[in-house]
Amino acid sequence: MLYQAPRGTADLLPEEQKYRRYIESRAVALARSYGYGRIDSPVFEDAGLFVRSVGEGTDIVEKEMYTFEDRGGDHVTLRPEGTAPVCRAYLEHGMHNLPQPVRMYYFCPVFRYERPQAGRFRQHHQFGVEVLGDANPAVDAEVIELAWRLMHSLGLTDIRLFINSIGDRESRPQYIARLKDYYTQQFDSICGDCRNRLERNPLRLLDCKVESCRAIGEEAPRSVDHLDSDSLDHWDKLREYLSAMDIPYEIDHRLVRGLDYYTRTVFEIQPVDAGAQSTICGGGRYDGLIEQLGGRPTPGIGFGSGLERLTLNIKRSGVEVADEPSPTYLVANVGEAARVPALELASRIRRAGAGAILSSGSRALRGQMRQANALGIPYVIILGDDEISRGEVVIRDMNTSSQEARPLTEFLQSLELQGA
RNA sequence: GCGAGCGUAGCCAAGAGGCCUAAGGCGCCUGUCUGUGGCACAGGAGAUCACGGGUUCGAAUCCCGUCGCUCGCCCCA
Repeated sequence: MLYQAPRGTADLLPEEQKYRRYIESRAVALARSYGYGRIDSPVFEDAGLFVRSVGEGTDIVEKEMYTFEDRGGDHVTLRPEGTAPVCRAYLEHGMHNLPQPVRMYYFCPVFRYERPQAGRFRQHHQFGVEVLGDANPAVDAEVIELAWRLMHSLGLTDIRLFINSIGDRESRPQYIARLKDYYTQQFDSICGDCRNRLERNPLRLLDCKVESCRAIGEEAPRSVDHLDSDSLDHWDKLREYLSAMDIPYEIDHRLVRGLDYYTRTVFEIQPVDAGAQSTICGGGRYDGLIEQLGGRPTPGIGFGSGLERLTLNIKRSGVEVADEPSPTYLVANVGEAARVPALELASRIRRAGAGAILSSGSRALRGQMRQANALGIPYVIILGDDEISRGEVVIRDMNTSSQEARPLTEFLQSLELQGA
């Protein structure tokens, strides 16, 4: 084979499209019902946008971005996440002049240079939402509710919601200092990775998977115990609101997430039978991000959800997803004289708004029928010498195996009536 | 970036140094059925055995490298 799809990428073949459409249609319906408008941003952006927002020390920026110099010498990056471009667009288009908050959703491809694995790709696709311009915890609750209901709408009910609060920019440094103190005391007991994390990314110490470190993490200072009064109030209200909406949440003190811009609320949704790449939805609040990108202080919150992982879980949990509908008609034709009339007929059916496949007349009628059957087409129109000379078509109902001859003009009229 | 396993037609696969000009099944095409699908039967097409190198008289089979996939770690959707 001369060429293959690049590592970590995949073709989404016609027979797989039904899952994508299923997810998209439900996500769109839900987002619209909450008043979200769709936004599409470019696949690549100025590299600096992501360095500033996601954070210099994060894995994403440090080793996973597709960054290159274009022919004009600009440094551009293939979008590694969905939030920063939406914030950039908010600023660029003066959306602070719109009624606040601004609610947006998106579908987009996302690129990260990672080692591929089940549920992890170098190009994947996300559905996401962002709410900009409202710091009220009711918005946090709304966004989490939307995520929660999306999963249920997709038939994913065996799932768990984890939440945490990692404080804001004022309270976090103090908390991190406490954390570092604690782990420094435990330095001899923690794994090598954690010793690195202690300097580079202390919050990540908490969700080390090594058994001995887990125990240490359980006893570690908790971010929710170090919130200032505003953040604490925010956290308390969020939990109150989630309870009021009957959304079952679990507090996970080790949930920190790997992007620097998060403040206060962070959350993830995972299937109960969690494998390695288990998170199907993750997000949080990012109240400092817009300001960091040069705007006025503007709060924001959102989440991203990976379509490939959603599809994986939909298949695994046995949710029935309907096949995409076949065209209603297949125009079978026999003999040279029928070629042009068949082509015309197929064309007129389509112009009347129905679906039609023009069968290759080079096959025997038997073969054409077989094709119609294999494609799941409900009606076959048969056009041969006899029909042409009589000005008729034979319409065969593939489900009942009955067929009748009708005048061509009558058939076309009935089609156009249905179309109108 | 680290560790492990795997790679035979579109798909699933037998095959463990010569009997491989590579079995079988699904799918595809054709015929039995001279203009009628789903079933059955018969036939056909489709594979430089992932790619490159090496060992050997001889390699799909053994060794090395590359690429890709899978699983775990890291991280994330």
